Amino acid sequence: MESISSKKLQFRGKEYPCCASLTMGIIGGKWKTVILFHLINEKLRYNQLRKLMPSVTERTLSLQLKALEEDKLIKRKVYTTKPPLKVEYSLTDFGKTLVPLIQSIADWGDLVVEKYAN
Amino acid sequence: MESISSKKLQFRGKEYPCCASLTMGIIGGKWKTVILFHLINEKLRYNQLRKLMPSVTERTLSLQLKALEEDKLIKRKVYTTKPPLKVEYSLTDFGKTLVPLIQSIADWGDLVVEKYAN
DNA sequence: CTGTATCCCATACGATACTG
DNA sequence: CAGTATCGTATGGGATACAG
Repeated sequence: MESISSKKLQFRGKEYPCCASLTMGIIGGKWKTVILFHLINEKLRYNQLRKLMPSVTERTLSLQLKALEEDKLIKRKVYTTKPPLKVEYSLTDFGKTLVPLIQSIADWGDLVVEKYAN
Repeated sequence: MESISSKKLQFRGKEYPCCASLTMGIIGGKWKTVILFHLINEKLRYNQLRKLMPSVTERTLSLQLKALEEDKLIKRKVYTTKPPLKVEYSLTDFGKTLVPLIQSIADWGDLVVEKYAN
């Protein structure tokens, strides 16, 4: 019998006090869920993402993509055939396990806008 | 016909570029989902929350509770009958609309620990 | 018991210029 | 096209002491 839920959880070297905080540690922050949301249904190139997220800076987008890639949620494929560099980002199988959650996050946001917005 | 999803969303005075970022703006950060998670099934007092979250500081817990209260996700009830001050936090009806989402967030964290942890 | 007040720091994020 | 480099700022959050 476990007394209380004080077990520390670990993932990729980081410790979390709770399963909920582990998830937030991975998809938290201002942009990660937005990126994942846009990648649910299609692979996207760097500039396509920028157009879908006009308010993110190049630097931040780059950093967030790298972080998501490090956590194996997305994969980065480079097409080096011809000079105009082409890179496609898409969800990994692991990242796809997040799809229902990302969808729920987006849906709740929509709900709030519809029913509770000022 | 909407060209692209570039409509700005608003909630409580803040603007968000995407429904997913709106949700994250409200429940994001290191502790909010953890607090909400613990409040799913029971009202809890300040010190009970502290014991469930040993690694949060008093200041931070206080600030996050206040933020959640401002966003009307939780309510704070004070029992002033006798000197030992007693305060209970619980989900509002609006906060309860988040329960499935919080549960999904926690579940995905659990999944990761079970199947993908190092 | 339930918090506030101060102080401080790390990190996330933005702006802008520049590169392979 | 797909990023880096550099610099600056804002905010989230920790440590500790104290207050109603």
